[in-house]
Amino acid sequence: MPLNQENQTSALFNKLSNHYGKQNWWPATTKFEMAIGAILTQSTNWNNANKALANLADNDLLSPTHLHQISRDRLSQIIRPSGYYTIKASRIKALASHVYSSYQDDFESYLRQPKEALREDLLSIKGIGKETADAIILYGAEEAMFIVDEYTKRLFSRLGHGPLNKVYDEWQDFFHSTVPKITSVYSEYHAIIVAHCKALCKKTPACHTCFLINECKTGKETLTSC
DNA sequence: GGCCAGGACACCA
DNA sequence: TGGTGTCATGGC
Repeated sequence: MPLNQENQTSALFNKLSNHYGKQNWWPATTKFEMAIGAILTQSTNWNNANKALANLADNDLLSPTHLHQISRDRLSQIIRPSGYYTIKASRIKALASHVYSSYQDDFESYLRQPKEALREDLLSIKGIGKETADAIILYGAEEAMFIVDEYTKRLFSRLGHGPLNKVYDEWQDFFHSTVPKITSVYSEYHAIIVAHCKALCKKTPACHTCFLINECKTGKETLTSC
């Protein structure tokens, strides 16, 4: 008997989860660091973003106050390893100044808004798009908000699931209606999709364009083998 | 030396 | 609404 969409997405999650194990995202010591990391990793390898985060920590800059006060030029040099450093410096300062203006350094209070209001507020900040806002809500505010990235759309499209278009909100609605709204499940699901795609890409470049679970002909570490 | 990475935005048709 | 160019470093 064929599985319905809800069961298919759950089945895929279980399959990936069993294969890759618990991911425990997001790697950060504070929620504010998590949010800054979300900007630094935009279209960037996490390793590079992490170097920029380390530089920020070394300069005691991981607080809204300090990032609000530092000049954009100085900040851009500190986060240089992350790439796109001038535009990211503007985005980080925009977030820090926005939070600082109402909450000073109490970022956790800022995150305690109702999640829909928080999302709308985050999206009003220049440089924070839907994916970054949802990452902050899921991993920072710890509210069940599914993150839709390019990997997710490509993987599910290739498997014949999800909307036929690339509209973010439609994809998010698809996951919200097929995956139980549990923060820990959404957290792991997103992390595991990334882990899966990175693992396939690393071992088998050919899989970079297919991302198929059962059609990875050249990779040794496919889900069909486990 | 080329390709890619845990996006967002401005601009144009 | 959808497609394209731009922003840039570091690892493989």
